[in-house]
Amino acid sequence: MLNANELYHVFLDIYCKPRWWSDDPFTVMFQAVLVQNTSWNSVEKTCSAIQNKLTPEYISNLSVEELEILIRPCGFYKAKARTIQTLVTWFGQYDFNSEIVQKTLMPKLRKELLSIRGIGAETADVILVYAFYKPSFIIDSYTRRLLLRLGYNFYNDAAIRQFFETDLPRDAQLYGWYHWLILEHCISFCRKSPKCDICPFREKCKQLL
DNA sequence: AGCCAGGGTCTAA
DNA sequence: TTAGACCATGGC
Repeated sequence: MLNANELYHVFLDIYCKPRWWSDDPFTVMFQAVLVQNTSWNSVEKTCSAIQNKLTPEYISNLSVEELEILIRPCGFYKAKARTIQTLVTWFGQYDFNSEIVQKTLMPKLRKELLSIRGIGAETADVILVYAFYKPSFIIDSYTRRLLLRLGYNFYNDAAIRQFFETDLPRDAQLYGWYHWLILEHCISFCRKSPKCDICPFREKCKQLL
C-alpha cells in the first residue's frame, strides 16, 4: 500500500502539473459554495454570467432575490444564497492584511467558517486551502471513492485525514495541488475513460466504477 | 426515467 | 453519534 506521499508522486508523474482553484480568494469562496452537490458545469454557467463583476461589492449589493436568480442553475439556491450573503458579510468585516487579524482570527479560522450555516467540513477546507493558504486536507466524495478503489478502507473521514496529514509536509500549496490531482484523476480521466492507459490504477478502478 | 453531481442541516433513535 | 430524509437544478 502506498502512503500519502507516494500516492501524490504517482499522480504528479502521470498528470500534468495541477492548477490552483483561483488566485482570487473571493472567487474560491463563492464557487466553493455553489459547487456543493452540483456539477461544475452549472457553476461555470453562473460565473460566466457574472463575468468580471465577481467581487464582494457586487455580490453584497444584490438582493437575496437577485442572488437567488443568479445562482439558480446550481441548485439549492435559497440555502446557497443565504450562505453566500453571510460569507460576504463575514469576509468584509476583516482586514486580512492586518497583524491583529492574522494573529487572532487565523488560528480559529476553520471553526469560524464552520459556524456559518451552509459551510461544512469540505467547503471550509476548500476555503482554508485555496483562499487562505492554510493547510487542512480537503476530503470530498472523490477522495473517499478513490481510496476505496485503491483498497484502503478507512473507517471515517478522521482516518482519511490522518492518512494524508501524517506523511505529508503541512503545506497548503501541496494540499491544494493534491486535491486538484485527485479531481483530475477522477473527473478528467476516470469518468471519461475508465480504462485510461496512463493510469497505474486502472485495474483497480475498473472493477469499482 | 431515473440517477448523479466536488454537501450540509436537521432529526430521530 | 450516526443514519436517513430533505433540499433544487441540470445533464445524460
